[in-house]
Amino acid sequence: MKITLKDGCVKEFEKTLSVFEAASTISEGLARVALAAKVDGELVGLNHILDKDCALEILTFKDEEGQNVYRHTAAHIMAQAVKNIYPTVRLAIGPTIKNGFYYDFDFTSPISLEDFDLIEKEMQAIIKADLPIERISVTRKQALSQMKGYGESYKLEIIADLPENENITLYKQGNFVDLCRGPHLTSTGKVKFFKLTQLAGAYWRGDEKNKMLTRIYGTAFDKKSDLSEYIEKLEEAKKRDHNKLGRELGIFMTEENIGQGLPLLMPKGAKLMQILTRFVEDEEERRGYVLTRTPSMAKSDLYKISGHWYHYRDKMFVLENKKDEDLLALRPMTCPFQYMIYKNGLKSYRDLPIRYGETANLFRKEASGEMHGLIRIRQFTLSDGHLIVTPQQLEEEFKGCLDLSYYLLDCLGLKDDVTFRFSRWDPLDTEKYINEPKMWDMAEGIMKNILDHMGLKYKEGVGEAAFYGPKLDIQATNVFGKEDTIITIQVDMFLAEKFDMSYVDQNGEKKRPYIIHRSSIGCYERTIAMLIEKYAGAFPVWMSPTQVRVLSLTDRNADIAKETAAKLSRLGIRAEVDNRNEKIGYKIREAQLEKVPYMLVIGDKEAQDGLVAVRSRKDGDAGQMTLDKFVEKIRYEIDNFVK
RNA sequence: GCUGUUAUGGCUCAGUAGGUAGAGCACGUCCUUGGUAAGGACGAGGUCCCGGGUUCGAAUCCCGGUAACAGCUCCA
Repeated sequence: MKITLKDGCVKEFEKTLSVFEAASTISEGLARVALAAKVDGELVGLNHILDKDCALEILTFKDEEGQNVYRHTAAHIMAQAVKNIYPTVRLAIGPTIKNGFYYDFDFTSPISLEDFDLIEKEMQAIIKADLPIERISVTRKQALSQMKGYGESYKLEIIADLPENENITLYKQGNFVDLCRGPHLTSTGKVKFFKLTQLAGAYWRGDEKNKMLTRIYGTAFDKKSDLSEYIEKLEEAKKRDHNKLGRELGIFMTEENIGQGLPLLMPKGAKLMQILTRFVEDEEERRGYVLTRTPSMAKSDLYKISGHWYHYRDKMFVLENKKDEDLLALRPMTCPFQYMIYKNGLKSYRDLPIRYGETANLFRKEASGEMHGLIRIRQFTLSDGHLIVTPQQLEEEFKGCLDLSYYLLDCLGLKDDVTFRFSRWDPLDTEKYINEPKMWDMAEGIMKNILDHMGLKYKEGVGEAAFYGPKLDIQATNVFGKEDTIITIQVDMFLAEKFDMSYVDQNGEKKRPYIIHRSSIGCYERTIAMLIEKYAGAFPVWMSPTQVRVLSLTDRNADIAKETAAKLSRLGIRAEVDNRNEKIGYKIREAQLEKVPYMLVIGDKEAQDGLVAVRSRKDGDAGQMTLDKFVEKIRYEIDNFVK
């Protein structure tokens, strides 16, 4: 029997042997760290018997799949522990996720975080007992009767959904048996270090109509240091949480009388928004966009044309009205408003492409539990826009949109933190999507072509499209690892039709234009959230609400400090002065905590020599220089978007 | 919307078997004029989230809201 190893080397064996034995013959060291393997690309456990020629790859904790097997076993150990402590609990599912695992339980009475201690102790005991983990292949009937015997109703549902002819496997460790595809480690003692991290609710099968189960999250590592490092990293990441830091730094706040999902941007946050808005609008103008300014509300008639009224009315703020008055609603999007501007007057192919941009206030009645800091809110500011193009222009204009977003992300320093998702419709979801498969195929085909032409790396998201068309979503992840769309570029085949938009072509015929819905930098609030987390509040100089703070050393230097700040302001640098009667160390500490990029200290020495003592928040004391020299230095950073 | 946790001066938090509360920071006044991350003294500041109920008495116990946080679901 020939076994080809991952590195291409071939080993011959006379008899069949287990993966573990094969690993041992390769090296003892490898056998010690082996967790699972891939045989001809198929994931198997170490007890898997090799009985024919094959390609073998041994997986360790260094491999993502190795980690998954390890953590999946940890999940089973947790389920066993929970079942030992609470015998009436019913098991749902327990997969691995990025950096850990979870298991969903149906408890007869609720548990709390305080129960974690008990569960962890029981898990320790199971690990110490080093129970062998046995893989049992059974028929569907056997699986059903066994799970029925255990009263595991959720497992019965899972089995019922498995394909008729598929082999069903159970995994057994001690008194605990779970339905599972596997593979697993060979015994419970192989799991070394673990920790339960979170307790949360989750719907059975992710459907809100189903019962809410209790989900316990945990993670496991093969080295203690890696586990503590991971926990530490989580803690560190949480310190960057925009929702905490943004409030601490005075960027935004919320107030219960104002309402949920309605954050208030405080002076610093508002300044930041203004800086970003100007930056984006100016860049768009350079790229041929024209600005529109359209109302924040409209009659329901408008949303009826677009179809939003029927798809999303319950998510709209509809204004109460008296009889005989028009039914008004706050707008959840800008599209139809800009379409109406397009429709004002006849358009020729010579007019296209038209690129409309607008910094738009939008309103969406998100459900109460969905709000999150500045990331999900009920009133937000979108760098919105629509391009009306001919079919020939579609590809280039789409590229242009992506290029613009990419450029802006680059300037913001977020370019390397995003991923792309091609969001497609789900033909089975006729409720959400306009059910015209031909149009969808066409739109998605066009878009896929464009994406592939550009050589863009993306993943596909079925059922992630807008109801009227496919999207290219630019995704970013927050400090908790949760992914959100920050920017979206969409090809729309339907709305031009619904709004009867047209242009006159070379032959004098009326034609339907394509529409690109796009955001250049996304929703400003969300972008600000990402920036806070990216920079832990220490924004690059060009976007810092305050770029320079001038600190007087004594009252004698107050006037010149004030004058220096004024001079900087006149040069377009955002400067302020701190002339309080405090020691210089105190003023510096405060400026540092507020993450002001530059501090200029002015004492008698500087006043006499006509200099400023520069301190950067990053590198500390930078010595004395003339104000002109400093301006040159900071200008360079501002103009080049230095991070 | 669902599950869980939480709500005490501006902020971060402590506290009370049910008898109306405390620290640090911040703030104000005064002293101090100090050279690169906290100088000192004194002072003011609280409907203990809101509304009901139980009680002689509720910030504390019970019920109902509101808001914040984490997760689920949703996200044009």
